[in-house]
Amino acid sequence: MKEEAARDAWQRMRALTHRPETLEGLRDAFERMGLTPGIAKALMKLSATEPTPMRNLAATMRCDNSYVTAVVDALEERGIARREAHPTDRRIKVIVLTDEGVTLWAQVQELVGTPPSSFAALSKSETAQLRDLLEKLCPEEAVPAGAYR
Amino acid sequence: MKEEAARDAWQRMRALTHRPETLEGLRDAFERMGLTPGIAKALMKLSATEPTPMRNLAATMRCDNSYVTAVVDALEERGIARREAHPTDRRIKVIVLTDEGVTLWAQVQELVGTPPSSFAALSKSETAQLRDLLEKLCPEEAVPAGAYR
DNA sequence: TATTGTTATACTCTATAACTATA
DNA sequence: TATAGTTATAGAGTATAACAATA
Repeated sequence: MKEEAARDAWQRMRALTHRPETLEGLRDAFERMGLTPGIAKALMKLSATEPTPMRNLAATMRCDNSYVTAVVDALEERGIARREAHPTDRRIKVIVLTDEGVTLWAQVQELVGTPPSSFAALSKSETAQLRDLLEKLCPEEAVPAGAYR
Repeated sequence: MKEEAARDAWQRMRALTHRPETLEGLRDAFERMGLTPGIAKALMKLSATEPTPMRNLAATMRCDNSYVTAVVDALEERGIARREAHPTDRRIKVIVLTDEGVTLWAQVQELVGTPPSSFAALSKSETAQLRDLLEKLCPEEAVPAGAYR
């Protein structure tokens, strides 16, 4: 039955992406880069090129504005980003990544984008098949910049 | 290239399982069942039939024993589980689900096992294909009872 | 002496409410 | 009056350290 296959697939997908090893490996890598999980998470939600209004980061992170204040404070202390004035609306502050921030951003994206070693179990054509199926399940526009945690 | 397809597949898989809608839908459902996220998470890690030593729950949840004490206190207050003595080792306390706990456990398993609506985009054979590929990526023994959060 | 669980305590994450500046 | 961000504060979640009972 289709329903049953879908449930099985979904559960394995969840198991794979939620594996403690995966999560802990990520956390350890962040630690080696000098990033706390909170900072790394925020960094993943930012664009490396587009200045992001604080408000937008709050929406993406699904948290309160007041928390974004604390997060951006940490980002600035760490030298990853800085606040800048919005060109037309002086109420708004935008977050801009520093050069170091851009470098770290790329490292983090690389890290979270790397599939677990069990992908070696798939042949080239199986991997392509899997990608095609997942593309149907999750079309391009639906992929957020960083889907961590 | 295989590497590239694997990265793409992995990123979509992560996007799918980490979607805010998915997570929030789950959280809301738990709330309707009168469960806090912490309680629901612990419940998912327990067996509906096997008494679980507190120590084991700590290992599964990857947290400290002292936190398990607090979690099981909450489980007991909510009438979901109770502590019982271990038959042979009197240092150990085991966690046993109550009848209500077993009912809730089944509801939670049903909930987290339900795939998102985008699975409707796959045909019956595509769904079976996906399941087979994921089975290679994540063999049976590797699937934990509850892979939430 | 080592292990299981508990207590007391403290730290991190995140939200709410009140406030300031700007629109 | 409504919106963006900040401050102060409080709550949840989780850890560390010291401890009691048992092995």
